[in-house]
Parts: sequence; structure tokens; C-alpha cells
Amino acid sequence: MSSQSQSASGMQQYSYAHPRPSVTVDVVLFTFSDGELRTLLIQRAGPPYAGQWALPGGFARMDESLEAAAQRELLEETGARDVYLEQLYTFGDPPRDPRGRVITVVYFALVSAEQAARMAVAGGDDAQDARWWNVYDLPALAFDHRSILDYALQRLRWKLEWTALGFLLLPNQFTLSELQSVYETVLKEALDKRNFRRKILAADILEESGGLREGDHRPAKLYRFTAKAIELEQARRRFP
Amino acid sequence: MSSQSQSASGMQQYSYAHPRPSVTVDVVLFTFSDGELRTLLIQRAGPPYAGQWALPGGFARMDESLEAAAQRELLEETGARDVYLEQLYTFGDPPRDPRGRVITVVYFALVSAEQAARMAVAGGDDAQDARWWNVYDLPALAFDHRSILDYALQRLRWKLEWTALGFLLLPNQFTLSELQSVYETVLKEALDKRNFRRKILAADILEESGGLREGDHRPAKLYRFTAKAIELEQARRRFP
DNA sequence: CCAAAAGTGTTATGCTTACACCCATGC
DNA sequence: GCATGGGTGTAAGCATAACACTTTTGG
Repeated sequence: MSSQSQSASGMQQYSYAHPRPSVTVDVVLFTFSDGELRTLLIQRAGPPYAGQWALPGGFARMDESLEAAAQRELLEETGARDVYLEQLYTFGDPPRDPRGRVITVVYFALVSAEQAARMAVAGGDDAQDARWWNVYDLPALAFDHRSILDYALQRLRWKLEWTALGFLLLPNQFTLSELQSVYETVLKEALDKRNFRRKILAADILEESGGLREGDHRPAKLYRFTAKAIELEQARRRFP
Repeated sequence: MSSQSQSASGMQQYSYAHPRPSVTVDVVLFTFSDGELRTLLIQRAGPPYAGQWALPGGFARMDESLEAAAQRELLEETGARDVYLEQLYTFGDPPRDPRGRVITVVYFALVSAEQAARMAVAGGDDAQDARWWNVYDLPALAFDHRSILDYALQRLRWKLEWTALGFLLLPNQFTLSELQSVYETVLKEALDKRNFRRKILAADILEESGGLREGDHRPAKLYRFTAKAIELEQARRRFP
């Protein structure tokens, strides 16, 4: 059907009987710190869209799965391993990349504030710079990345409403008020404190860590999510 | 980054600096007739998996969107236009196709029994045969199509539980018992008749067509879905 | 008149929502 | 002692689930 061979004709090494699109894997990475919902963007070093900010990502290699490619991109651009990932959507409208037909399989990723802090956020080869941005205060984005990000945000909201994934954005230990603040920031609506606490605790995915968050005022109990909760989410991961 | 040019060297016409995967678009097409949930499969004419049944689909062209490719494949293989489509998932594990790296973007489609009946189900170029199969009584499938189909079935169940998409599988006019039978077949569980009717009617997406289904016993009122209902589903279409 | 599917209401239960005050600490 | 965020219970409304009989037609 489509044959593949390697010739030694200079730059053009891979030849096929039919044209093929490029396939990239991009990642929308969210975290929550300093009271903000943040996403990681890299600044493009070269054209097209040189100097503009874009989602981290790159070309899919021939010998790795799409999810592995997403993990690899994250590792290369942030040093992070074992990140919660799920496939978001595949964008492939012909005009989305001026270089030609590029189909991108986009993954959706969540990291804790701790993981985010540990990251060596420096970008890979084709990046000038990389940094976290407040999701509600973004620069202009390259390609169709703005609409991809909006779509990811929609998915994140949906996830928070229907699953209990919010804790993945926080450090290992957190107070219920911090968790509520994540939900309120992501969903962009105020929640009732008593109802929120009841619902989260009823979901039976949190346990008291025993510690207390000492601060300016009354100390707050620290919670962590149970191992069972993580498994549960992993099981649901491919869905929908 | 990756250049693309055409040379006149026999079969090898398209050359790139980096290897590229093939990208196909496959469609899982569901309908409901004769009390069965059915999916359309085509029988492969050539290798690999010659003679085995597979999802309809084909290579994505360079100048069309992924959804347009799915619509085109459906048109070529069934003659059907204006089919309800949504993107399901992108499968790209390296070993999924023995011919090499093939990434497939899978779409999920629903057609009414009427549309299904009108279809010229004959398959395209590379098909020996094409026919509808009872989803609960399938032949061996080529590639990883069995797990794709299982995933699509999961999505269909979820859609029926949370949205009111069931009517897309039925003819334009249908009785509430027929609609309930769709739900029961897809969800694989018996539903309470009174609760089902109340819930569906409360959703305010059906209207009486005025007609009656005459049969062996007491005639049943015919319903159709309202235009509003279709728009509503279209609006939700990209979600999740 | 019998068989078969159509059609119809009520009650109990659980979940969601709205709502206001006391508690523990740092300064 | 006061300012600040932490922590708690109850009642009303709403949606869900369970449940059985009458109606209409064809044969």
C-alpha cells in the first residue's frame, strides 16, 4: 500500500508512494500554585510563530506509542516523570500549521504543585524559554493552540465536576480549603464550604494525614488522597 | 523542519527529511434495526488480514479535515451523507498494523434505521463485502478493531446515559417502547417502563407525531424528536 | 374472550441546596 | 481581645426508584 524506504539523496531520506501528514503530540499541562490555575507554555525559538508561546510538544517517533511520546516530551521539556496523562483530542484541520499538513494528538496532563516546583522548566531544543502562565491571563498563542487550551480547560472543568481529580493539582498534603480553592478557580464559581466538605469527604478518597497546616490563624487539618482514589481514577482514565 | 517535495523516481514520490507515520480515519457506525444494535463492517479484500472483517475507513487525504475524511469514507462505503459524527479516540500503538506505523483517528457515528436501510452497503475499493453485524455477535476483527469497537460501545453507553442521543439510532418516527428497547439493548439492562417514559418525556426532546403504529395489539403513539433536541446535541457534540 | 403490548400515579428514599454560628490561633 | 480563616448540622426541595393494574387492539 504505502512503501517506506531510505535513500541517500541528501536531506530527503524517507520516501513514500503517497503523501503523509506530520504527526505531533502536544501536551496541555495544568497545575495549581499560589492560588492560580497554571499551564506550561514554551516560547518558540524559530519560525513559524517565532517568539510566540505554544504548547509543549513535538513530533511523534516511529517506535513509541502516542502516550509514550507525550511522556517523553514532558520529560524532555520539564524533567517530569510519571505524570497523569489522558488523551484529549486530535486536531487536524489542514490550515492549522503553515508548514503543511500537521495533525496533532493532544494530551491533557495534571501535575501537583510539588511536581511543578521540582520541574526544570527550560524547554527543549526548539524553545527559547518556558514558563507557567495563569490560565486566565495568557499571551497570544501560536497555531491553534489557544482553542486547544480552551478545549482542555473545558475538559478539566468537566473532570472536576464528575470525578474527583482536583487533588492531582495540589501538593501531596493539602487542606480542604485549598482543595476548595482549586475547584473554585477552575470552575469559576463560588462553592458552599459545608456542602463542598461533605461531598468530598463522602467520596471517600481523602484521609487525614494527621498533620496540621500552621499559619496565621487557626491551623487546618491536612489531608492526602488515598491510594484507592488514584487507582479509581486510573481505571476511569480512558473514559470518556 | 520537515520538507516535502515530489520527485519522479518511480513509485517513491513523496520524500521527507524525517519518517512519517501513515494516518487513517476509521469509523464505528452504529444503528438499531430489527431489535438489534448493529455496526457496519467491511471485509478486507487484500492483506494484511485478507478476508477478515474490519471497521470502514481509509487514509486521510492531505487537503481535508479529519472529520471530512470520516464523512468521505462513509460516503464512499455506504453512500450516506449528513451522518452524526464525533471523534472517538486516536489509536497509535506501533504494533497495531503489520505494515508499519499507522495512526488511526477513529470517529463514532450514529445513523437511523431509515438511513441504514437506504445505504448502498457495498464497500469501497479494498473491500470484498460489507454488512451490518449484531454488536453482540461479531466475527473476528482485523487489527485492533475489536478493542476500538469495545471502546466505541462504551462511549455509546455513556452517551445514552447522560445525553438523549438514543433517538438518532431509530427511524424518524418511533414508539416509546421502541426507544426503550434501544436503551435496553445498548445498556444491557432492563428499564422500568413508567420511569423511562417519564424521564424521556420530561427531557422535552420528543413530540407526538400524531400518527399511530398499528400492529398486532393496541396501537402505540408515534413520536419524533424535536429540532431543538438535535441542536442541543450538536452543541454538546465536542464534549467531552 | 384471550393474548399481548400500550399506557398510566403514588410513595419512599436519597441527594442536593441553602443557610449561620462557634472555634482556634497569631498578633 | 480582635481579626482571620477553620470547622460544623439541619431542614426543604427535587430527582430517582420501586411497584401493579387498566386499556386497546387482533385473532
